[in-house]
Amino acid sequence: MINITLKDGSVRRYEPGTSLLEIAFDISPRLAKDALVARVNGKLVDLNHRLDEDAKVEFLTFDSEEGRDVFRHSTAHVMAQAVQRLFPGTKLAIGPAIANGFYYDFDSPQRFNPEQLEAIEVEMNKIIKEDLPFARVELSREEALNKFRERGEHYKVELINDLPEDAVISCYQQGEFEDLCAGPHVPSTGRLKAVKLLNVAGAYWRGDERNKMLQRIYGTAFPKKSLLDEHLHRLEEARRRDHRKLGAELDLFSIQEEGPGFPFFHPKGMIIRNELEKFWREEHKRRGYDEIRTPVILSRALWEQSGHWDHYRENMYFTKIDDADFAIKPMNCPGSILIYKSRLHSYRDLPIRMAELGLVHRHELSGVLHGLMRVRCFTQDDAHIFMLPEQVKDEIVGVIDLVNDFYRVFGFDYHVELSTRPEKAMGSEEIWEMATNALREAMEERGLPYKVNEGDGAFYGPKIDFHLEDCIGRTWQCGTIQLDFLMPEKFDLTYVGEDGQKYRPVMIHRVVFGSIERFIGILTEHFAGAFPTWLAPVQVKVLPITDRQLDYAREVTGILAERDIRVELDARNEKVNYKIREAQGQKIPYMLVLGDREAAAGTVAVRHRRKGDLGAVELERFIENLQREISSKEC
RNA sequence: GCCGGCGUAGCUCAGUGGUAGAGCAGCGCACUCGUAAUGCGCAGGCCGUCGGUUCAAAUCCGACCGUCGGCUCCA
Repeated sequence: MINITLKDGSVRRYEPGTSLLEIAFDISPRLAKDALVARVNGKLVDLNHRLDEDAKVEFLTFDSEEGRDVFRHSTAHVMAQAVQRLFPGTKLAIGPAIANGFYYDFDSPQRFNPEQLEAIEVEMNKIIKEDLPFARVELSREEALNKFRERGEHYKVELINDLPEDAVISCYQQGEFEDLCAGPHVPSTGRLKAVKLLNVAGAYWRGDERNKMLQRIYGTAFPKKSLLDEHLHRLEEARRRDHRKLGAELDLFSIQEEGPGFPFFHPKGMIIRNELEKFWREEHKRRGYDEIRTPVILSRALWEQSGHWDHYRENMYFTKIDDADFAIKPMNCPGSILIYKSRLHSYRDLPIRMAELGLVHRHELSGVLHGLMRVRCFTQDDAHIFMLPEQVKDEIVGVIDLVNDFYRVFGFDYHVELSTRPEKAMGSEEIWEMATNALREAMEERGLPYKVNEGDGAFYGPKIDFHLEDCIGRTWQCGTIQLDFLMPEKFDLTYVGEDGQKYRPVMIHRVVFGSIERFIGILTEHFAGAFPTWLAPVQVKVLPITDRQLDYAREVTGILAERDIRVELDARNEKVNYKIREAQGQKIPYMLVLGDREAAAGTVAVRHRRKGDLGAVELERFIENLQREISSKEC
């Protein structure tokens, strides 16, 4: 007999050779039905696996991340099977589970479009009905290579060749279909219930644009139809929060054919921008930053000196003035550096923190443009900190705290990534090593958890990135801190030390919002357009019930405007219901309904966009509360 | 840039080879109304652009532009 220790610590005894599925059934038939995969001594294993020795076993269902991934990975296999049934000769690349579903990359002469997706979905449902067991087969490298070579599955052959020497090579079979796969999988195709194929997209083999473009089909899967419907409904809801849709509805900004990737800010969008900038200026002044502004067009020679010409040219726009070559700035740093160099600096002056709301232009590929999130011109809330080497860590910690304080005001969750030396980098390995360690130490001092992206740094230095989420869970880089030992070298920056000698300062590039445009996009989706009152383009809408109250309504509107409250009067000859509906649609925080009673008593009937009717109060009282809410930046 | 989808009125969409349609928004008139849509009327379109097929093109074909979802890149 073997001893099986379960998650709760209890021990059960079974014959050697008992399968995990049998054990699950023995514990409860319900568990056998819900379990998708098991963790045996810390490793994920198929439920069809038989145990010969004592083991610690945990059964995983769709409620766990691992369970979901296995479920969806198995669904990807079924999709591949369906595709090969319908379109013989289709070659398979890779097909993993992803955050909310799965994909599989195919190489096929057949162009997949929505019509084919439907057919594939129908075939997948057939395979699920057939309830084919997933069988694991382990085989030698030779056997595996021969098998996939024979079938012409050259992507699989490439994958096998890249597996480490000691890897166990396994295949999974369901019915006539077989795929190279480490597993594990659900016991049989019948476990997969509700499947939906979502879209097709091109994707390069191994993500490298020099390789062939494959067709990637995305889908999602759930163990119950109701869960699938719920998920699709959530996606639908999320689209309602899309900043591009809300931007048009709330009249914040537009993007026109005449300027692809170059957003137009409308009056209401400008109010949000200006409020953000006001907040930004206050906070930066408090923290010892000086504000500067540098030109948008600067000589090409400057960009050659900075290294942008060599490393960033394909993203830049160029122009000519009187036969001399100029570039439109893609970054603000060279401008800042010129200001630093305009006079001599003492070690006593450092750190110098020069902040700039700088408009930069970058040539982004047409296919990546996305509302305000990815554009071709944007305003970075940039700053360059010039400092002594021994000030580096404190300055980085200072920026980390600044970013955290900012994001907290908006109630954002974020995650942090550290990017290290890229292939196309300037400077020696040692300098990079030093810079990267400084960033690490600062994050560790603040106990900030982070993920490492090897090779993702800027060409002049490693960086810490702060990522925020949009309405459908895509993450966007906003804040970033980049350490730079190289620009000071290239531009021969110096300060005079205690001993009268010249020394080299260190430089930090950093942004907090990242790009004001992207940040407004994120804000819009985060609040679903219902901006906190301090940011709301219109804070109060005055709604007289009939034109008898127009004079009083004008008076109230005037008083509010005088007190610096952004107020609009809806003087149209419409029913109050209609006016409320419209103001709600515009997500205006407060509506003041004014009828004969209010006009007589000198009060206002307050309606809040979320809390509804709050009853009548003295106008002065309302203003006090509103001003308190605005100045505290309440969310 | 690459792969696939889409492009008709300000917005949302119908129209698949034979004289361009609806709802909402806009404008006019009436209603004077108490917390999410009052009624009637009027106007509004080189059917993304250019070229081709056809007696005839919003509709079929091609190119380009824009846009959406990805890939790649990045704030």
